[in-house]
Amino acid sequence: MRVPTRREDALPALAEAFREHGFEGASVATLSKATGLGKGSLYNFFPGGKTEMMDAVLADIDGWFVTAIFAPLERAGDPTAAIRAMMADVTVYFRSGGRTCLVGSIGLGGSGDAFASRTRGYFTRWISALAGCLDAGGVPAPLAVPLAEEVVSGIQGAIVLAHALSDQAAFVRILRRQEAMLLATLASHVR
Amino acid sequence: MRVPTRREDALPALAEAFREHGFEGASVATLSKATGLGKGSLYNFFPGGKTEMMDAVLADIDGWFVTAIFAPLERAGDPTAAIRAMMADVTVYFRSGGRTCLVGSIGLGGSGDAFASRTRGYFTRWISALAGCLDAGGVPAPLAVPLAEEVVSGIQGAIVLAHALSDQAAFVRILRRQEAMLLATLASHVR
DNA sequence: GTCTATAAAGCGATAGAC
DNA sequence: GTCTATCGCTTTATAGAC
Repeated sequence: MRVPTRREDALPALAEAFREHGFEGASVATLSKATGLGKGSLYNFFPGGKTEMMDAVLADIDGWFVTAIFAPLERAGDPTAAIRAMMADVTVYFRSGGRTCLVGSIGLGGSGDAFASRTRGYFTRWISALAGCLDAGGVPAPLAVPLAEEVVSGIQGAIVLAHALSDQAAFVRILRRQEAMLLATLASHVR
Repeated sequence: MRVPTRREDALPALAEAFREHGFEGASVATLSKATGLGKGSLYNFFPGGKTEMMDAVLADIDGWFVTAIFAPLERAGDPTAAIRAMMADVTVYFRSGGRTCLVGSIGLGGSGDAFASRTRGYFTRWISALAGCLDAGGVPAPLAVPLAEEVVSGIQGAIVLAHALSDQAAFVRILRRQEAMLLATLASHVR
């Protein structure tokens, strides 16, 4: 969509601008250019200014993850297939590490406190969804939870490293190792 | 030191301010307060302004890691002890995930391009130092390199997760698992 | 609902007194 | 070498024309 006419249509462009410049680094002028909307229109859509824009972007991202990643894990008809799908979808979403995780970087940076509940919800749900999927596959919870925690954390680390080294192959290598470990753990706990 | 009189004495306070507010988010006024130095003194020490301050901070951090982390790994008299020491030192340095990795977050954020060579050097040397240590312990390079890559990446992920969840215990759990995996790999390749 | 013009504040950076 | 005062510019946010 060239020039958004609805608030939600502006979110992807806003997200990319925030990814590229960070929350403090992205000025309203930058966001105006990125969306094609004038400042007045932006403030019409987001009366709360930049903070509301970022909050809406994070909510949008969270919504996407819920439907595309978390819910399938929680259904968990076939845990092995669900984990394979998660890894594949995550690789596409983060463009093999070429794309930053806005939730993770906001959680790291200084502006994180304003969005702390969002980042917290995102990671806790991801970990519990993955742990639940492992549990459904026969992995006992005391093992499944730290394993899920390690993998979700590992994905964030892969993004940091791939971005720092401009090495998307590293991202793919790390996720492959994580996937292999998850599948091996599942295989050793077949009911 | 209450009020720094030498350029290098200002670096720790600058580093903490950059960690807390990010590069764009930390204004010169912020940095002046953080260091106790007036703007004039800051610009006297760092004529290049904020960019030079951040660059000096990153160089200082890199120097600390070289002497405290990388060099011991590269000496590698006792690989097992060296890896234990690395994990212990890293846990202290990052305060169990309560302290952010400035190199990693700068590498993620928008201002990363200006400091790309520093972040790249930091991670490549860490990975090669750790891989060399594993190699010295008998782990063949084709296995040691991706393993080192995974662990260095995993530490970054643990920082992201611990910070997002305000859960330092998660940081410790993840690093313990990484350490156990490294030591197990070493043990299975005793010469 | 969209834009331009503008207000008020804060920014990085500099000049000059001491 | 340190500070305060100040410059010029950009920032967020608003007001008002259309």
